[in-house]
Amino acid sequence: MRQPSRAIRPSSRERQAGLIAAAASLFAAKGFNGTTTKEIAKAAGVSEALVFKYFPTKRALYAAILAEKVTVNELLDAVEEAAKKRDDHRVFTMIASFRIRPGVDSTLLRLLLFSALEGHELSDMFFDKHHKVFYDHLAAYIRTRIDDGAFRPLDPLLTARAFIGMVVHHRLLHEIFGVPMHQSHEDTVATYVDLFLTGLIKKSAGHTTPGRRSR
Amino acid sequence: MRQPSRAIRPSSRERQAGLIAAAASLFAAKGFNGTTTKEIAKAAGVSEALVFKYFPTKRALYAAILAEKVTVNELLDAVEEAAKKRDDHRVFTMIASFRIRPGVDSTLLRLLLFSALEGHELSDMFFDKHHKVFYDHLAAYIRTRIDDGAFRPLDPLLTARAFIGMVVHHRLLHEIFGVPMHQSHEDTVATYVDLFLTGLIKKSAGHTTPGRRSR
DNA sequence: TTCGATGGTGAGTAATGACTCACTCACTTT
DNA sequence: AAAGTGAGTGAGTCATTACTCACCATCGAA
Repeated sequence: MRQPSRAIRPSSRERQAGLIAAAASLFAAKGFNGTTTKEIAKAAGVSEALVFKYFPTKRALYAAILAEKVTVNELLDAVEEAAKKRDDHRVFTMIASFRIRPGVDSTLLRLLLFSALEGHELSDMFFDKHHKVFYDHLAAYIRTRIDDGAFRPLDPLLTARAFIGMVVHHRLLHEIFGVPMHQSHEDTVATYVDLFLTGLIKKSAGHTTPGRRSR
Repeated sequence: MRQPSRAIRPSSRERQAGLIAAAASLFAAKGFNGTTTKEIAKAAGVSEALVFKYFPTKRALYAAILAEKVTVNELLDAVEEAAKKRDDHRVFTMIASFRIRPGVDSTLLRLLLFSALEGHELSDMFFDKHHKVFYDHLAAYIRTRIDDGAFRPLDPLLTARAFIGMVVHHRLLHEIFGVPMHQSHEDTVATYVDLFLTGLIKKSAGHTTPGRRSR
């Protein structure tokens, strides 16, 4: 009764993906409780009833979203590469850039926060896949650099978290709280890495920063 | 009909405060949309109707909470003190300790996040009073220390945010995501301050850290 | 042509949500 | 004693919500 037979009918998989996409952006924007199934259906361009054909409950749909959004590993290989060469600046820069890169769905961060705040059961898994990996990897690297004698002997996990913290906080500020950034992403990352590796205090006399930091 | 006349009746003000307290903890736990007025009434030990005698709408109650929770300044004077003496460690430690101190209502952080995520109108004000003050103050201090020639010439605001970021992220991790801390608050703060001021990289030979850091 | 599978819907339903209202206490004030 | 007043409530109202169900449409195979 809608359109006689204009558009081809999407397959089951496509519909499912469409629903997940629509729901994800709504949940990210307004939270689980703030989003109605009617809205989701409308955003996906189907009837509300169909939503329940694909997902038995609203929560199941939410769970499907969280379960789907788990893909990171492309980065970790690249980091491993730099890690082998003991290129500290590169390792830190890559991780920071990845976490900060502007293209990436800000919905992911919102979804993560909402799921944690609202205490969703899958929140932990979501957190593990999206954050824990980062600081676990970084902590491992820091540990080996301490063993190398290149880094000061601080708690590696705490140190890794501190670095990730700077970066994540930066995203939080401007994606959740709407604080404007007054520098480019690259400059921001460069400053963070520099700061973290060499500290704030000026060393006695002369130059300001050792080598690098050209860009 | 409840109790003949056992308990004395609280005054208007007390009731209001009680409702705000009850609602604050519920909103912090489950968000605005996740909390019902019935629950709030029950938590405050009154009928649902009374809630609406004191606050015309649920949102008004929410606004009252956010508007009430704005008190920080006790700290800033103390910081000013240390700032005059150019005691870097102390300035940073005080700010970090304040942000991290365990006693402080974890509801505040949750409330802040919820209000930002859910896009409440008062969220900005809440953010300004609870976070912006910190990094504005810290940025000002950093700027003067750069002018003193004691700190490297990095962007003060970015630098301040980086430091606050480490600390806030730490709270986030264990208050929102339930990550266990494996060190005391004091040690954590000490590590962060040390890290931030002197950096991660070990300076050529000999000792690990210049002076301080005894505790 | 029939048939069954697949993809889809309009019109519900029961529960719950925020919010209202007519009313009652208990305690002054006159 | 009469009247008033502020604190409080039980029992709604009405919209909305998650979810259901009986039914339609299209299509490839038998």
